[in-house]
Amino acid sequence: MPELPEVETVRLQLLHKIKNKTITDVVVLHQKSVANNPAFASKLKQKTITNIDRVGKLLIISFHGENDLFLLAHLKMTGQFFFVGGDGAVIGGGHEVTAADYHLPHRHTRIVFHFSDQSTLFFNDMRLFGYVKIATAQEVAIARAKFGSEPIADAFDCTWFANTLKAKHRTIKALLLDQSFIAGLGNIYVDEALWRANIRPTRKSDKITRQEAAALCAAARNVLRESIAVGGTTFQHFKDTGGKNGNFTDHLKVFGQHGKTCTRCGAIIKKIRCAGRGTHYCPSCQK
DNA sequence: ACTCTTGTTAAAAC
DNA sequence: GGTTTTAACAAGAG
Repeated sequence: MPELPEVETVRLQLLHKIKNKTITDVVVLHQKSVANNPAFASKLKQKTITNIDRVGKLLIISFHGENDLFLLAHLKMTGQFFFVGGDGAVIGGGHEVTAADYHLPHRHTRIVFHFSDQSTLFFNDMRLFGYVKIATAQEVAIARAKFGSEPIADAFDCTWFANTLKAKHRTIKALLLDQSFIAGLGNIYVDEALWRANIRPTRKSDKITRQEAAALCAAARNVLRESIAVGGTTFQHFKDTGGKNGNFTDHLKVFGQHGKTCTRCGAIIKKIRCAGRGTHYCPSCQK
């Protein structure tokens, strides 16, 4: 389940691997993955990638000399970008692992981008919810406007955050999952942030004290930053652009830990359904 | 055969 | 209108 740290991991790797590269050919293996745009491939040929930006879990790719042509890419639940260098190596520099070892393209490969230096970028997506679609500048602006601010931003306003919690009447978990409120948290990091802040996911947001809100604000920021620093979390499907797992999985305190003991108080971690999602928390130290 | 998994959107219900 | 619930999407794991 790619959330902000996983998408940021992919963004940083793609910047390193495909920035300034020119697309020579695009093969679309599944039309739905490109929003059923029959002109997808032809519009991208001979375009050079200049930047890869991110807002929330959405990637925004821009091109040299093009001010009205962008790509919006969303991994949703099972989307992956996989890069193979011009020498056929996954890691590059004559590494012994090659594309053949990963059997690419495989049955879940939906789009293949070929670059002028013979390198290749694969977009794999088992469940077909993800997409890579062409967008105009206006469409990019509309997409950006749908996201709230990100907890990892230096300018994130914790006072505004606390005030908004007081003004809403939803469970804190539902609110934290709402991308138009704050961007980037998904099921894993919401549970982790709430554990860090000692807050139960089912609490109504207006009942959360200002002190708790401040702790939650810091917890959300810290858990995202710590995960980015180690390449994100692989729980089920996430792989980075070289096919590797994220390393934050070992740091999870509650997500997927039901039945195990809480590392803070020793109680047994519970799993319930909250905001329509599997939700993990410690019934003893989360109030 | 059946349930469960999730990011996002949309629709229906309160 | 705000909010909650449910369905939909899709494919696989158990």
